[in-house]
Amino acid sequence: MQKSASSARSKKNRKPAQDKPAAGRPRNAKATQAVLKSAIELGMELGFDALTVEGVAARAGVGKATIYRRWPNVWSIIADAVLADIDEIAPLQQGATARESLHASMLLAARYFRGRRRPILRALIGRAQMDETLLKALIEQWLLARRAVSREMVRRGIASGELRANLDADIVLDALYGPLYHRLLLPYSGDQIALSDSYIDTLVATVFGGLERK
Amino acid sequence: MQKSASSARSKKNRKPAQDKPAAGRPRNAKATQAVLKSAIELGMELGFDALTVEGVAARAGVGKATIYRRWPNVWSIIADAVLADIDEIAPLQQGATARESLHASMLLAARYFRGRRRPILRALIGRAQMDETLLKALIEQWLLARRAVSREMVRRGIASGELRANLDADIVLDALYGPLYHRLLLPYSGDQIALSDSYIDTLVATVFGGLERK
Amino acid sequence: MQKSASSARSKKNRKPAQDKPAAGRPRNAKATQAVLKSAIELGMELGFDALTVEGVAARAGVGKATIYRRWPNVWSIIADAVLADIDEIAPLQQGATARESLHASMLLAARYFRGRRRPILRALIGRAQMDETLLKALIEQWLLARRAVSREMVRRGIASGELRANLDADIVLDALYGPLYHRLLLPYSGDQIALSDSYIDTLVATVFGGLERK
Amino acid sequence: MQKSASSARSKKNRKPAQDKPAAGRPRNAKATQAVLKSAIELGMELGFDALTVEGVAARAGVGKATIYRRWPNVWSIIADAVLADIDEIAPLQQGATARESLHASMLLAARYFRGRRRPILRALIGRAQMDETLLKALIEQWLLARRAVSREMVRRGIASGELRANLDADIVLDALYGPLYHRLLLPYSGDQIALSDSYIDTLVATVFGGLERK
DNA sequence: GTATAAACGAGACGGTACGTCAGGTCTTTCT
DNA sequence: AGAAAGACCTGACGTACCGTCTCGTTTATAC
Repeated sequence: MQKSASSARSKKNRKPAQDKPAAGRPRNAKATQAVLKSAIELGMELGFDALTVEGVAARAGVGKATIYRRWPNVWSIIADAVLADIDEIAPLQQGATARESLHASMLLAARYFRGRRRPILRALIGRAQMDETLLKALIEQWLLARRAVSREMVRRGIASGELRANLDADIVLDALYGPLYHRLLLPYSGDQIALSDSYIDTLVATVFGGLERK
Repeated sequence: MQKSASSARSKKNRKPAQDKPAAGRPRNAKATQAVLKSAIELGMELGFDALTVEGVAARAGVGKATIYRRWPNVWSIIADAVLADIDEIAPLQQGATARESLHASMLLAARYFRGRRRPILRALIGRAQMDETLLKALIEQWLLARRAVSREMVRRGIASGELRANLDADIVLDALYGPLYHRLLLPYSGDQIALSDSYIDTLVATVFGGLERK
Repeated sequence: MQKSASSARSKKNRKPAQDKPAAGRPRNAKATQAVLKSAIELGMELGFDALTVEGVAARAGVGKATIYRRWPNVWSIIADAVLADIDEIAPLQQGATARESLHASMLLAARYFRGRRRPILRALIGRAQMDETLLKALIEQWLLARRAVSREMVRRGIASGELRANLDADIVLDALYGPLYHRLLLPYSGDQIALSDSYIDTLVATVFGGLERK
Repeated sequence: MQKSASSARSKKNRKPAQDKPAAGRPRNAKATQAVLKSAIELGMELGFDALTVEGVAARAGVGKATIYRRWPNVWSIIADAVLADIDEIAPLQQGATARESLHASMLLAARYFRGRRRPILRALIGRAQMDETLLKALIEQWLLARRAVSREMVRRGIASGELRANLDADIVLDALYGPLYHRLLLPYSGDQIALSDSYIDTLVATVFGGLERK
């Protein structure tokens, strides 16, 4: 992680300006990592609603001020921890056709959505509903970063004649990814079947093929 | 509202048993209504993350115990308040065809999603990501209640030959409604255009028509 | 108990006026007794600082209003319960001389002070330090009632020539009984020896014998 | 006050160990003093039964936690406040004879008992009847501290031949001080005459002079 | 090599809200 | 009309965290 993942963090940070190494004792990278790790662990263990700055500080063996020096609240810690390895988690795939690219990318996303980190992502999106700063960070650093690439897939599919010409790329992506978020956040049919590989297969086939009888 | 909307509430409630009027002073319906109203108002004014039992009690002119006697926490108040008038908000529409029924229903849902109550619904779904009881209530009383009817629309469309025979009703509905929840919770393109009537129109046309060139 | 022991109670009580049997359902004497008993029991079991109207009502199987109809607060229940059998507990004794009378009476008082009801009496006098009404009841119904008789003992001792002529009866009684209350309320030397019969014997001998060498 | 007056307090206190300055921000002595002062003031104004931690905190301009960090309950604040200046209030006097020493000491004690702080002392002894910890603190830090010195006065009186040889010092002191506590806690004859200087004079004369005719 | 500067762990600070309990009152139904 | 039941509003309890603020100490650059 080169730059801060959460924009919320930036205000607290000193400006490194022109590589000037800044006077005084430098921040302890070990402490930073310990906080990120502890926050995720505590959230997973106790539930993210039970997450407190005090608890994270204690688990990380760090003073509260050390946390507040870096982040304005617990949720920006979580945001940082998650969005740090943003590219490694569910990376977008490029295939021969738009359908193949999107299908492969969606399979990876679904695996992430039903995997170990599922509670973190749910909590983060959930919390973002009451936290504009967090919402902004999620949209910009997670969603729009992926959209930029995905939209290109759709556009290439249109250009190549694979897809219908009058499609709105965002609506296409909404139709494909919307169901994933829907099932992530409102898992109405029991978690086991939801977001399985075959669910994605059927979903892609359905959306690409349309609903009406030909 | 005949019965309690939130299942979270049920534990607290005395059982009315067999129409036996229960000993002691009956609960004050006025107080109940004042709390529901105050909770929604305070949430809208201060933000739902700033909602406190104490604040709601004060605004409603009610003791805290009166609230705790009915609900286990603030969120179940909100859940009750919202899910009470569940049928009035965005009621499902029946048209001549499945497409017309779903289209009309989605337009109403989208209007609700972008309307005055939008912050309430967002907060409720958001909070549900860290509150299993609330999630269960939302799924059962909101989502599945609607799904039962919507699935029937799809099935009738299949039976009448309007829709393709091998469709999974839930996947169809995910493809249609998923985008709405997606845009509600992760409004990536500015709120103004999102969930507009024309967005729904295009979405319905896209999903019903499929993506691939015929 | 014919008459109300605690004056605190009198305000709440209906006036029987002229033996008129009062309209409506008569008060349940069983309930009254159950409350008195329960209050004492609960005080002894949990400590008198943990005594609550609610607890007493529950233990007595009685509604709170039934208690408030009779007493203004928990302490007046205790006062009533204790002062009811005031004459039976540590009754004053009449002997041949003032010394014998007082000695015998003090022995009984000391036994009461170190007996089973010791915590009740301590709590009552303790509470009276912050409750003027209770203090007044204790002084009038307990202390002054005894003083009237005790003073007469001293006076007879003076009249008979047994005691010095210039004594103030109250000061004599203070010198005799003061130590008992002192040890009851500030038991500084461990409870075992304090207020024993031999303590009383020595105390009486000391005070009566005078301190200075003849 | 070098050491904590109330033993109740000791558990909460961090051990200063061997002059080790203890990690973290040190406790604010100003806050401590403000609390002690406010507690006494509020008790005097509203009555000590109306004393609450919340009220004291508010008056002292202090958070509740700041109080609970130092004392376990309101009464230990009062105990600390009173027992702090224990030696200044009613100090024991040394005279030429035992009688003079005790007489002078009792006059000071009586003045204290009927003075401005009278309600505090009454409340404290009263509360101690239902609070073992407080009782222990009062006995050890107030009563026994004084007794140690007073007993020596009596012993010297016996050694010098001023007093009879077979006297029990504690019983002598009970006979002298018992009446003071009796009148403090059960002021049966109106507060005006009680504990006046002339009451003490007569009391001392009576007890010292003996009661029976020579 | 000695300032100066900032970060560090610790923990106290003034607050807010929690969820509970009890106070004393009021409102039911039943006796 | 009294009684048991239990809801009502009020207000305090003791706890947990908030975000800020000293402490004394450590670890850097700058003089």
